[in-house]
Amino acid sequence: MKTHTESEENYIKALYHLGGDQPVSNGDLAQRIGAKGSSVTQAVKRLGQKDLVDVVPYKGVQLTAEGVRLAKAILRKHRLWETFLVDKLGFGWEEVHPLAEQLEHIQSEELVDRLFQFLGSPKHDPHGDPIPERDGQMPPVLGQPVGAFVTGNEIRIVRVEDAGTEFFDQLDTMNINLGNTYMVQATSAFDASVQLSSTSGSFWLSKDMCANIYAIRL
Amino acid sequence: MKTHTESEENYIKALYHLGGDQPVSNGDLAQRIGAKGSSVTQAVKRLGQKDLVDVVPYKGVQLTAEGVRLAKAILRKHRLWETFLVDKLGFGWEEVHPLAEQLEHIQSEELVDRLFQFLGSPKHDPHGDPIPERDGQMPPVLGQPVGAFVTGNEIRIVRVEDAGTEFFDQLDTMNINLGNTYMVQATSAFDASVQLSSTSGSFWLSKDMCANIYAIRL
DNA sequence: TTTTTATTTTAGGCAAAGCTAAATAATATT
DNA sequence: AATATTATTTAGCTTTGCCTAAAATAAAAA
Ligand SMILES: [Mn+2]
Ligand SMILES: [Mn+2]
Ligand SMILES: [Mn+2]
Ligand SMILES: [Mn+2]
Repeated sequence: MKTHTESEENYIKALYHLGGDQPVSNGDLAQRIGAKGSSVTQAVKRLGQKDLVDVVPYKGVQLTAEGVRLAKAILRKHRLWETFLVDKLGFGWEEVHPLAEQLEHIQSEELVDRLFQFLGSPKHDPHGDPIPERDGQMPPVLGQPVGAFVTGNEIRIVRVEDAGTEFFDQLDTMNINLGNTYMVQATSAFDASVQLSSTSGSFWLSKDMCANIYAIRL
Repeated sequence: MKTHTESEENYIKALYHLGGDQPVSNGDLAQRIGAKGSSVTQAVKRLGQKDLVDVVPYKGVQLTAEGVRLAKAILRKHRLWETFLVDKLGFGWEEVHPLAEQLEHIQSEELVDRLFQFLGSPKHDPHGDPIPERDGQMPPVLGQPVGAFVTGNEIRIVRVEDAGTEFFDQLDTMNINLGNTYMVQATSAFDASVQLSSTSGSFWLSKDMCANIYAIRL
């Protein structure tokens, strides 16, 4: 359980996000990290020497088992901290991600365990994303896009994609939150928008909004 | 309010610890940081270019007003996090310092403010050290060493020095905690130890223990 | 199957932050 | 006042992590 730099951990996380345990191209990784390809070539070479990834030049980079383990551990911390920030400190769900990017690099197994307990052993973070367990197991990824339901379905919002500030602003102004339940009133054959209704009235959700909001059928 | 590296912040903190706003020698700083003098010479040169310190070669390094401001901000974070770890997560007061060393570098004014509120606007950390206010004001440094009291005084423990693991272990085995109250039963003219009594009995505190435990008279 | 284009790697630089060894300045001792 | 000792700085080297420009490789188009 040696210790890694913040940069290393960010590469591991990016690789997991992009490909899980599958190979990822230099270009995709560079884009995600926000660095030039040449920097990425060097970085993954370093990770390779630590056996966190397998590198095949010109072909791609792939997390090793140990790399995947580490990625999940970081993701666990990220999502636990997001949960803390929202549930305990009252941050809005749209503002916690950058903070969690910092907090996810704090090194202490004990801290993670205690935080987990303090938060009531949560399975999902404030956006509905699954929080990896201590042993690396992943709780289910909940829900289907709102566009996947049909008229008459009763649904509950269980997850939202991190689709940027404007998306979260839109959720806010439309008063849409995790846990809200709606009835699917209609679906537009023209623009793939969906009409939802609740006790407080009804409204239309654009195709783009639908694609980033996930729900389960009740 | 630009952003600083972890190393820079550690130098600032060390300078504040060693000299406050007074000059500090290269050697002392090197010792505190745990680096060689030559590394320190370079580091403070960098800090000087950012106007966080004034450097007089061969003479010493001194925090600027901005440097002091930053030092206090970091100390505030350090002590708030320690309070969080003990009060909310149930860590022992002897184990939180290294964790706070990491957490103190998280950058977010908002997080600090919310944490402060969440903790009930504390004035002192779990060791009784004052937590700098938002504006840099310092709450009082509480108490006098236990050796300073005389027979018959009723006292309350309000602060302990960070004197290492063994010291904290000793406090634990003797069941001494912040807030405990005692009567000074006797003071030894031979070895400067002090006899304290409470409802649960009486015991002798060595000179070295006394020097690191601070109390107020009731 | 060439040729062109896009992707990736190499080569060479730079800044931060550490190190060792050598030079220099400041103190202390005779 | 001259010398020896200690403290500090300089010089030169290392690793991490980023960059640009050029070379090499792979993929796509002709
Ligand atoms: Mn996030
Ligand atoms: Mn990160
Ligand atoms: Mn501390
Ligand atoms: Mn620190």
